[in-house]
Parts: sequence; C-alpha cells; structure tokens
Amino acid sequence: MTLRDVARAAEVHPGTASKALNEATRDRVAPGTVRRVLAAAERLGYQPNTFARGLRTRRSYAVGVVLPDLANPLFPPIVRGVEKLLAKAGYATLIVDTDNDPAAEERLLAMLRARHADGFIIATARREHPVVEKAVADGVPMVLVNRLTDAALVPAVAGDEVAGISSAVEHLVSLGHRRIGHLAGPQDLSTGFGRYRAFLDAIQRFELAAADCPIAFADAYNEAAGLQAARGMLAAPVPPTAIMAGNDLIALGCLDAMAEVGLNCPADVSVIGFNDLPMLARLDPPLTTVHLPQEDIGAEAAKLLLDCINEPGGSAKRLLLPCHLTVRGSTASPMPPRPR
Amino acid sequence: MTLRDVARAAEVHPGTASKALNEATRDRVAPGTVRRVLAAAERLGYQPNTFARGLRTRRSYAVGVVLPDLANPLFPPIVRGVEKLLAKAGYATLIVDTDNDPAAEERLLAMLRARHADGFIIATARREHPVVEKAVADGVPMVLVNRLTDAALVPAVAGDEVAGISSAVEHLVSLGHRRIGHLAGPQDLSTGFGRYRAFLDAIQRFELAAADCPIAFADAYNEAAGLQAARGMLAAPVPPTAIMAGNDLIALGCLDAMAEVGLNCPADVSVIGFNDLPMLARLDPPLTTVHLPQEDIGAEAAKLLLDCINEPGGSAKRLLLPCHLTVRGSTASPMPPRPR
DNA sequence: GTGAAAGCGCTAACAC
DNA sequence: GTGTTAGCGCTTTCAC
Repeated sequence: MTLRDVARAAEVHPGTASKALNEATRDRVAPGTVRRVLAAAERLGYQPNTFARGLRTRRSYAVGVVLPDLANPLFPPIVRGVEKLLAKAGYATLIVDTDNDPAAEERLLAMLRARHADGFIIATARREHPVVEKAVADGVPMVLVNRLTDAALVPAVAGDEVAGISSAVEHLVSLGHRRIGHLAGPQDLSTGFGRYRAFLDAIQRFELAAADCPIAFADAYNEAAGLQAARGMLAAPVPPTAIMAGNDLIALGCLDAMAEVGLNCPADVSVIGFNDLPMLARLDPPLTTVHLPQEDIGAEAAKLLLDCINEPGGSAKRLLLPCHLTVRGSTASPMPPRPR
Repeated sequence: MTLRDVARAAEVHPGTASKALNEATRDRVAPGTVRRVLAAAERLGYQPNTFARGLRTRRSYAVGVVLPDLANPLFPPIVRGVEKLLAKAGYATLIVDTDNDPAAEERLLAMLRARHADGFIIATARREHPVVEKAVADGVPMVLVNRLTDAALVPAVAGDEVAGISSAVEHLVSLGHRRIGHLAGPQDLSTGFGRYRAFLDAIQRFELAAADCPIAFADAYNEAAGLQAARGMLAAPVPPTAIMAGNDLIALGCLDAMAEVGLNCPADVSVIGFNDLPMLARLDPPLTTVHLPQEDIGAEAAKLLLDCINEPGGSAKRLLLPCHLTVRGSTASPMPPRPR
C-alpha cells in the first residue's frame, strides 16, 4: 500500500494525496478532495512508509530512551511517564539498556542516531560525560533524567536530592539520633555526589558533630557494594546509631552487614534508603526511604525534550521535583547507651 | 556524510563504494579498492543512512520486543538475553511496553510494523490472540516468549510449567502436605492455564484427594487479585495446609490474606510462588518459588526469531526450558492437627 | 487547488 | 572489477 495507490483510488495526483494526508498542509487542498483521499487511505489501510518519509524529511518521530539497567525498578515508571507523554505527541519511544557499560552506551547511542532518533532521554549520565557533551555539541536534542552532568549544558529533570536527604536526616534527628553515618553512592554520578553533599549540609544544619557522623563510599549502587562499605562503618569502636544510605540497594547491603555482626535494625541502628523501590514495604524490617516521583520525572523530561526538538537552541533548564520521606519500620529512636 | 562523499574521497564510484562497504558484496571488489573505501569511510566517520538503506532493501535490522509490563521484574532479564544475542547479529532491539492494554498493544505493534521491524518477540500473548495470529498470517516473523497461544502457529520459548509445578507439589508432598490448594492465575494466559492444568495433573499423580485440594482463580497476576482469591480459600472450614500460587505476586497477596486472619507462614500454611522475582529471599518469610531461566529464554527466542527472519516459512517450534524449585522459608511440614 | 518533477541516500541489476 | 542507471515511497517547491 503506497501513496500512489491511495492517490489512484481517490483519483488525484500523489502530491495532492500527500498534502491531504498531512495535517499541516491539509488546508491547501479542497475539502472534498481531502475527504476522498482520507476515505481511500482508510479503505486501503494505508500506512505511510517511515523510511521514505524519514529520508525526505530527516525526521523519524522517534525518541531514544537510554537506561543504565532495565532490571532496576527505578526506571520503568520513568519510562512509562516518558512514553505516555510522547505517544500523545505522535512520537515512538525506543528503549535501550546499556547494562552500565559505557561501550554499550556508545554503541547504542550511535545506533539510535543512525536510526535518526529525533531526540534522546538519557538516564545514564555521569558527572563528566564526554559522549553526552559531544552529542549536545552536535545539536542533538537531549534531556537528562535522574543523573545529571556537572556542566549544566543539557536540560535535565531529577529528584530534589538535597530536600530528600534533608528531610531524612531531620527525621533521624527528631527521633533523637546524633551519630548518623552516610553510605554514599558512586561519586562519579550526580546522585551519589549530590546526596553526599546534601548529607554534609544536613549534619551542619542540625549541628551534629562531624566526628560522630562517619562517611563511607560504595563504589556501585548495589547490595554488594553497600555491604562492603557498611562493614567498615559498623566495625568502628562506636558505630553510628543511624545510617543514611545512598540508595535502597546500598541500604539492603547495610542490613546484610548488620546481620553479619548481629546488629538489629532498627533497635541497634536505624537505616534509611533512597528511591522507594517496590517490595520495600514487605521486607523485615520495612525500609524507610525517600520516595521519588518517577513517573512525573519521566513526563517532565519528555515535555522538555519536545521543547528542544521543536525549538532548538533553548536554554538548559533543570527541573528538580520534590521527594518525600516514606517512614516505615527501619527507623526508630536510638536505644539509650548501655554498658557492655 | 553520505556514500557519495566516501566514494569521492576514495576516488571510486558510489556504487563501488557501496559494494566495498557491504560485507556480503565485498568480494566483488578489488582488495586495494576495498581498503581505500574502508579507510575513507573511517576517516570521514561515515554512517550509512538507515532510511535510505531501508527504503531500498526493505529491511531495518531492527526487532521489536513487546512487553506487557516493563515494571514486572520477570521481563528485564528476558530482554537482556534477547538484546545480547541480537546485537551480535547486528540487529537493534526496540522495546515497547503495552501496560497490559490490548489497545496499546495494537497501536505499538502497528507503530513497529510501520517502522519496518524485521521481526517481533512477543511477551503479551493471550491464549486466543487475533492480533498475533493476523500478523503471523501476514508473514511477519514472530516468536512468543513466556506466554503462548493455544494455536501452535508461532515459534515460542517458555519455561516448562508442568515440570515446575510438579516439582513444587512434590516438595510439598514430601514435607507431608496432603491438602494443597492452588491460587491459579488468569486462565486466558497460557501460564495461568498451564500451571492450573499442571497442578491438576500433579495432585492426581501424587494421589491427593481432589476434595482436599481447593482451587481459586485470581483474575490478574498481581497482589490484589491474589489477596482476593486467597481470602475465599482460607475462609473454608478446613483450609489447605499448603498453597501453590500461580505466580509470586499472587503468592504475596496470599500472604497478605493470611496475615488478615492471623495465619502464619509457614507454620500454619506453606506458600510457593512462581517466577523467582528479585528480593523474594529478603521477605519475611523468604518465599519458596519456581525459578525460570529468564535470560536463556530471551536468548533462545532471539535465535528462533533470526531463523524465522532468514528462512521464512519454517515450522513453529516450541521450546520449553527447565525450571527449578528454589526452596526458601515459606514452606515447612504441616503442623499436626491440633484440637481447637 | 492541483499536477508535474525533482530528489532525499542507498542498493542492485546490468553493461562494459 | 568498476561504472552506469534506475528507483525504493515520500515530500515539496514550482507552474499552472
């Protein structure tokens, strides 16, 4: 089924049929003709050939979404938000998963660019990210989600880490904790670094002694890295009574480390995660964590991207959406210090 | 950067450059020429235009993967298996999520067909599935994963439900259970129906009294549906001592229902899930479940799809991969009946 | 308001 | 082996 077939059926020239079928140029065709063409297209089940159209217009009406890890439950709701909004605007969403591998990321980005994606939503950004910066320099419309670059060259949407960490630390302080540790996430990611800085700000704001607030760094956002980082912190002569983890998986690793040395959560140590992954409420103990409005983040990112596509050269807005603390069972008041 | 530019730089005709660049036709070009063309392409950073190529060859080297729900952790590993294998063969993987909505499925499938996906991997099949059957009739290469259609018209890869259920029931029987219930999944899905039938077979094989083995149907694979179905079963005068759930989420709903009426798992009732979602080991109690080789399922599906694409009209093979029971803390021997 | 014609970048059949 | 040529299906000036 090609445009020629439709044109023949409607007894018009293919050029005219094209104009009639196209929303934007439809008003340059006589109403009766438009109706005939539309009817013919409908009847024949005409589907325009994306390749031919793309070849001509250099537009694909497709957007690439680049994820670090499909298996991380943080991202599906973001994708859903993106997809819903883009579908309304007639765009297709092409999801790819880099598996946290920069080489795969480069390969997939090249693949999507070769397929002429009209824009990108990137959830894999590191604070220094040459690949992204190069693409932006090439004028490729692009929006970052969740993870940002240090250089604010690209529009971006993320959770408000500072507010999230602040409310979490405030919760711990209000429970009576004064010795609060932080298991920071990877420092080459804006999330890891931002939450770490926000934590430092928070202990200052609540006038906690820095010496009582140990910090350890997990080198990945997973349970193994969280476990390893937590072991060191818990082995200190006077471990903290509460731990703010860089994200939920690090928090789970921390719980594992506590189990190893017979520490109970929340009786001995309170733990807070970040992201509010599913199932957390069913754990033992149910994990207190900072909730991110994931679907909204996705939808806002999609809006920003459409702006970029339609008016190139706009400013690199950064949108931070509020997070809120979800209090569950992994936080409690510290026990009064007991003699050993 | 077009082919013309490369040809000009290598001082050959565009047609020759095309042959030199193309693996399959390279041997029809003098080795020296090939080298010159490849060098020029490399130097200029030439990327072939997918639209132009696709328009000419009617091939996209892209495969669509249609998922019912991205947020379901069952699917990401399958997608990963698919992606790894297809990338090796030079294919791009385009993932879409129907959100369990048949209308969205139809829209997305049409979108992918308009973009000339060379084939599809479908994880959304219902036992009766006109959309899939129509696409197959149209000669679109297609492989089903996990969920199959009743009509065996399409190649498919799934877990061996019968063996999985059988080993789970065997485990319960060996623990001493004789009254085992089944919370079946949706019967319009092959998984729900297949596990239900496998359960009936199993109780027959182990010579359990059908009257002691109640069956209830959950109308969706989620916790709410599991909760509702479980309530009825637990309200019976003599509830079963063990419950085989249609999948993990139904099992979680079952645990919720037990909590409502003060029943303990596994002391009062043992529960087994299906799929082995992540985090299950951390629940209270850790859920015994049937594990599916998800990544293998994805990889095998991709292989089958490549066969379909390269040799259309092959037979509709069905491949069932073994599942194994993962025993955790939600199953135990039944308590001796106690007087009330 | 409609038709004619050119061309997007590539490949493949054919001529040399 | 290499060059020539036509054309995939569409959009978009430009005439009329």
